[in-house]
Amino acid sequence: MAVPTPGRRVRGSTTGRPVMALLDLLGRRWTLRILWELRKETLTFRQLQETCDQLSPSVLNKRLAELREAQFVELGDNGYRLSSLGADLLSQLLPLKQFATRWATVVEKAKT
Amino acid sequence: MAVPTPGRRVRGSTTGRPVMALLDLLGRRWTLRILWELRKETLTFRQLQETCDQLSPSVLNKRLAELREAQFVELGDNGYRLSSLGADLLSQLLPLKQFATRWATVVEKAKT
DNA sequence: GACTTCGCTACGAAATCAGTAGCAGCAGTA
DNA sequence: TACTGCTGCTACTGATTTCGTAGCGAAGTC
Repeated sequence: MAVPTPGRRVRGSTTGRPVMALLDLLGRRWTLRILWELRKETLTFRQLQETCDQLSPSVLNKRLAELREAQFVELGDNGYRLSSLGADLLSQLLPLKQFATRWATVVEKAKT
Repeated sequence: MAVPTPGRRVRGSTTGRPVMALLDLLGRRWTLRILWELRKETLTFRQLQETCDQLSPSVLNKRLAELREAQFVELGDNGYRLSSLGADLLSQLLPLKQFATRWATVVEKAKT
């Protein structure tokens, strides 16, 4: 499966609208998680594996290749880190943590 | 695979931290897209299929079941719609559209 | 040489997704 | 009654993706 890129035909959209490409890319397993784990610090390949619950290296490598092609992540001397573009994206996603805790209370409440 | 729920053990996290459950749920194929398509209007099952590029009914049904269990989506008389919680989540994701266009320009620029 | 750590690859098994066909329920219409 | 058309949804098969494990080549350290 090709890496979603704005302007290219994308899974789930024949228009290549950038937001569809983005949703496709972010909707692949582990992608959001990998970006999330890189939000604070540079991590090596193996450190990323650990923080992502021993994710298979094959999948991790695939996701990292996609994220690098999308220019969200880059490989430096000390490991993988967010690019400035990736950091921008993450800053948009950070509020999800707050939302998630709110979600937790709502779901917990509904259980009883 | 169990539906990610805050507090429950989740794929990729043994802690059940809400944000990990959320990233797991949103990282499943078509989940983000489905939420996105529901951002403005109520859509029937078949309308959702169409807008999601003829997504298989089996997968769509699975995703909808997960989103309903997570209380992000509900089924009314006129079709599927976001719950208030789901609308909150979407409001956090809407800026992604703007980011995506910015992303498109950066990637386009890098190509040349 | 021996040891460690690095990013990464190969490969078979398991899980997920895709694609098509079709069912049961209900509303309207003759 | 019976037909038409819509609804949400299920069953089944084959393609794709992910998982899990083992291990490679390069680089650094002793």
